[in-house]
Amino acid sequence: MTTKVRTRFAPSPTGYLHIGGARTTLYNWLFARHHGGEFILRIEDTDEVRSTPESVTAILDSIQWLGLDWDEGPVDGTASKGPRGPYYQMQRVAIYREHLERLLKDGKAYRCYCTKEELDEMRRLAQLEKRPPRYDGRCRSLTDAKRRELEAAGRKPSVRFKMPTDGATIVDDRIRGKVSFENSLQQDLVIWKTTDGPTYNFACVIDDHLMELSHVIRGDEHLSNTPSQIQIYRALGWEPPVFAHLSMIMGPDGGKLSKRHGATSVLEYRDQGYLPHTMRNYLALLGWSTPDSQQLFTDPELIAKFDLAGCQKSPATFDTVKLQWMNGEYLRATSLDEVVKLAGPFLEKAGLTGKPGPDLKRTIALEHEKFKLLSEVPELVSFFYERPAEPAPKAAKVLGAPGAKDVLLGLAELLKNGSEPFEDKALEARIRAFCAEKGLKAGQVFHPLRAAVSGRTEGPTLFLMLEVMGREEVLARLKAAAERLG
RNA sequence: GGCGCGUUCGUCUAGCGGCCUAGGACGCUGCCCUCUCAAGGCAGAGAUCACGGGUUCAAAUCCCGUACGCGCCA
Repeated sequence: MTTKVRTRFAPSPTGYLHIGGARTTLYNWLFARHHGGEFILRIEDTDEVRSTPESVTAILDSIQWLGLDWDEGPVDGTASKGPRGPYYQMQRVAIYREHLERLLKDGKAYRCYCTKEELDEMRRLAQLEKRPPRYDGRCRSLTDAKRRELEAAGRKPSVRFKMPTDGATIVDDRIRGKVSFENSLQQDLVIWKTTDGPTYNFACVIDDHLMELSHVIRGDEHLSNTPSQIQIYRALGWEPPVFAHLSMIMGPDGGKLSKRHGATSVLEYRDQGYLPHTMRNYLALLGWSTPDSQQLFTDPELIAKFDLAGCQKSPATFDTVKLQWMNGEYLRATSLDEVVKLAGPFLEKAGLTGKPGPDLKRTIALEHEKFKLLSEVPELVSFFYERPAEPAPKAAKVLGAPGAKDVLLGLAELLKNGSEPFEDKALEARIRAFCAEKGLKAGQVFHPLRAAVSGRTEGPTLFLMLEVMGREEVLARLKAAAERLG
């Protein structure tokens, strides 16, 4: 077995790339990279009503943001690159039709003239008689005369694939093992619609074969369709690829992950300030693991260690809390310069970029160890750039303590001298001396000082914060706070 | 309704017949560090392995049912 590993992700551009799709993309990508193979992207846009160019863009943007590159596939909304293209299904309809004709000619598919009403009736009766509601194959053996008659009556046919009526089709799934389906229980699948186009299951088979995919790694929801697809491969004289069906991703309530549970679109995670690396690592672990339960992976590690054997059969619940923890881990591991750069758009959005005040790099440095999301950054550093109009409730309480006003005035007096260095260590020494001199405990001074200067009870380490803020601003805020106390 | 898949701490999971008095991670609790909040360090609580039958000297691990959840077809 020396066939080259080729995997794909084949989204329908009918919305954003959601978390489940992102994970499928990641697994396909990891598997291809692990084996030194190729990863292909294909756009399944045969649903003309629901497919939109905006969705194509959103999906490509999402995959790019995740840091997953494809070797063949679309380059923009319409064009593709790669030797097995085009990679937009709507541009491949002639290919599908060609194969349809072949099946028809070989007697492996047939035209079905049943109307929607007739099919509904068939289903109703079956249900009434407690039989499985499936197509009964009545058009399988129409005579030419009958066919001409129906067509003369204006009936537009669909085309159905002739499923074998006995035996079983085995799906040898790399994750779930051998799964057997009775052929007699499968129905003759529609492969060509009355509206003159291929159905999903038909186009998919043809593309996966012509694009020379070695492995089809996709969501669990496709497992039930796989026996039909395997039969189509055989009818066309092709060898099916290796299949691997991934378990689904659930919401916290056990239902399918949906908007109700929060963000489902990959781009929303980007906009909340998650790092692509976090998403790769977290999503990798949602349904896959190594025997030692390793949690944090570099990208090369992920590629080196990823395998289908480590994939979970049971569904996994998406856990935002763990995602956030992981993002915090990676944010801390990111250089300050990089974090400042990444926080840029968030600061911009909060209107903090142009404001006078300390260098952003210095203020962000004070909080770098703390935040889990880039979107938290503006809130954490904003008080450096905007004097708090009112202290936060907790801070107000601290400032309201007896003697607080005197402490503030005393500090203002102490820090007034411009010849003393306004620097972390020196400030700490002087203020501690001030405490001793006044017979106050450190906390009685530190807490009001923090509250007066920042308007908050939590924040950066005190003296470094003062240094970064600068003497003038600190004094102004001390005075303002003291005045506010009346 | 039929078919298929699944079921180990709250969550992600390790486990593939004896090493399991079920391991790790997130979260949670407590302690330490400490000028606050985090981060970090340490300790701890937390799973009768869905349930019921088998097989076996021995089962979370194999087999059969049941329940529940999910998917596909309609």
